Amino acid sequence: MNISQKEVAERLGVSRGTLHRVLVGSPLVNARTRERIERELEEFNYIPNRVAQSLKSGRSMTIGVLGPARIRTANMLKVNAIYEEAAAQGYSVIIAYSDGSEEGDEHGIRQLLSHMVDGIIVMGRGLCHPSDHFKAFQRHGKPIISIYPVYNFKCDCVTLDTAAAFEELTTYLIGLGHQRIGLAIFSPRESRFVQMREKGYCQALEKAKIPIDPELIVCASTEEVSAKGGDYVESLEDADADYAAGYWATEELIRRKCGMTALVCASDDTAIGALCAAHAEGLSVPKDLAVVGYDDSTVSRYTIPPLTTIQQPNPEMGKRAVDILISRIEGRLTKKRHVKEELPFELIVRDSCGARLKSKQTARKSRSA
Amino acid sequence: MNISQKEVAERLGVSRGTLHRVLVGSPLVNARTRERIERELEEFNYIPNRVAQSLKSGRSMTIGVLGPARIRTANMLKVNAIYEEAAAQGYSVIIAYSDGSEEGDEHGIRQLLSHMVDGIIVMGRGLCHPSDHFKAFQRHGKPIISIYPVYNFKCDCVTLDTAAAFEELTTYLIGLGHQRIGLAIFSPRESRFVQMREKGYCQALEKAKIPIDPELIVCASTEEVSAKGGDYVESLEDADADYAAGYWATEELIRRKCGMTALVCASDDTAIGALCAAHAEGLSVPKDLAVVGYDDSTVSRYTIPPLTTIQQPNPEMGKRAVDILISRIEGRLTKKRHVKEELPFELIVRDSCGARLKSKQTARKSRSA
DNA sequence: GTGAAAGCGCTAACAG
DNA sequence: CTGTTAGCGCTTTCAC
Repeated sequence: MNISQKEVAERLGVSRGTLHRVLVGSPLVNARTRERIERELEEFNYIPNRVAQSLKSGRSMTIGVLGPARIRTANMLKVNAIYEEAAAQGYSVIIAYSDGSEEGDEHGIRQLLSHMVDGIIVMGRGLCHPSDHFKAFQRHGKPIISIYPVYNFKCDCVTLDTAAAFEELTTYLIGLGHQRIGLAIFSPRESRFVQMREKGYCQALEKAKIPIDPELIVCASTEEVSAKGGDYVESLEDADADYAAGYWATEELIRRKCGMTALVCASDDTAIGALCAAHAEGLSVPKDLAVVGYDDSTVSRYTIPPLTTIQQPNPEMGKRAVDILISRIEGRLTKKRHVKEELPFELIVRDSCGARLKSKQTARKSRSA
Repeated sequence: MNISQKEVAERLGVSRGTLHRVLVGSPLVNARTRERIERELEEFNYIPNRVAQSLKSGRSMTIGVLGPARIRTANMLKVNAIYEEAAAQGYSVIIAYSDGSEEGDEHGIRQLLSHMVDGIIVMGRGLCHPSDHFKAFQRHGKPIISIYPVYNFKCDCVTLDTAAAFEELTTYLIGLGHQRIGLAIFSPRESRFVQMREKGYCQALEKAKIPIDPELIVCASTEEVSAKGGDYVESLEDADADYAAGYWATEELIRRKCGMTALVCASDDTAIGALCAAHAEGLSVPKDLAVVGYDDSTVSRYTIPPLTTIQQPNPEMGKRAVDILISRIEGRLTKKRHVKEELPFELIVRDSCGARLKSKQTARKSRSA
């Protein structure tokens, strides 16, 4: 074990109280004593034991990330930002995954509670169907913040307006002259994440007075994709799901021969699957088919062709979530009403719609409450 | 705060000792008392406080991941597996990042020590230039395991034989008739990770009696890639580095006009950059240029064309690292000699070399010590 | 200014 | 079989 405060105090010939005051920078200590202690302290390489601190203070300076069973670049970018911001503010991060099921959530939250985390950031879809365990956590007086929109649960929230983003993507395609625009999404369709995408897509069409044709919408389900198999869809592990779904949905849309000239994909990863399928079906992107994605995926500028997409400020989202959470933890944010912060997104135009502009065409949307 | 053992005991009208014995399943308790306690316990939703347990026992049932400043899919797959296996064995995971610098390592290790972690998994390049902080950690009697090969530091280690993998990739290309094979790697060239790649590449050439031509090797440095700029290399953030380096290196190799017909890339992400560059330079893959990658990147089967690559068993690596680490922690692994476990890799043949085989051609290599 | 001591929640050793 | 108690390392109150 590490050397303890007590032992250091003994070796230094001072009381634990005095040593402690030096360590926390209290002014109530003789200047000469302080100086001597600070000088000699170096030798010991003393590391304060946070576990004991936590037990004493009831606060662990630790935040929990309950999150993402699904492995995606966007999540990774958020987790990294969460760690960095937490570290900058003196907090540690402990992770717990949940598949979003009742049991998964319960297990994750119990684990985090047992570590006395001061608050948690929910990254997954958990809060879509919030179990009582989240409420129980809040009843302990500890804050929860979600990085996705939350509808039937009260907590702080950092999101972006997915529907608006998909409306913008679709409107962009309409502006390029497309009328038969496909939508490749994947199950579960009841998920808000999927519904927001479909909603934005439909809104854009409605505003442009283009009829919504169900033939142009494919929602790939895990079962269908698995059953389909095929060259690229070898497995539908979590990590593959987006790609495989995009591949399968696009293949299906092309085979329907419904005159589709453009395709809105649920994510960049989905779009990558779409590009692959289009290629396999002998379609050239963007000549025969315009494709847009959605995310801040780093690959998206190295696909063939590079993807037009919406940039999600993933690191910003992680950072803001930590900021707000810690504000709550430290009582700096006392207002009763929960924070709903919507971050801006940006349309990044690259080559996948055949309309490469030299300067980025940007559109910002920001709202806070 | 959570309800404590003490409070539960009081409300149940038993002593803390008895309650504790029930909780840990000790036989030294009256059957009827036990039954009553177990029944009534449900009501309280009691969650044992690990913080207090840790303080008492000197063990926190927590493992630290000191890891990867560089955001890559492969790392994410490992972290996920680490979490899952740790959870399965009753351990929690706390993360700390380090950029691999002396200060970064020190900060990360101190943070983990302050949380009394029972051991750490090093994922980054930290142990390439091991700072004393790692040794100090070991001196506390706590084990370290690395997921990358470690050369000048003694600890357990789960790796795969990168040099052998690159030799195999190169040999595969030679077998297809290629003689002018390029190598796209990136700085720092002194890094073992890079050296192993170059070594494997050279070994294959030597065995085939093909001269090694420095013209065919490009090691992209951050400075060069940044200076170059260009359409795709907008920034060289960590997340982009592999792609950008691959793009830049390939562009450079093509412009050298040295008769290159095949290209070995440092990673799948590098290969994606290479595919993009080849496309931009008007080369068709695999007709004009065969490309191979290295990793277990999920995208690699959705690139155009799908990549021939080496599959790293990332989840396996994470899982084994946890297994070995916990064995050490729990004293089940007492042998003095450090474990060097080499996991098997597999050549996955897809379309990027023009030699698609219907059945996977596999090559396994495994060694343990 | 400094030291002594109580107690956070838990476990384990010991006394009854 | 059950209850009591000391102490893990720290912070904080209170007494000197």
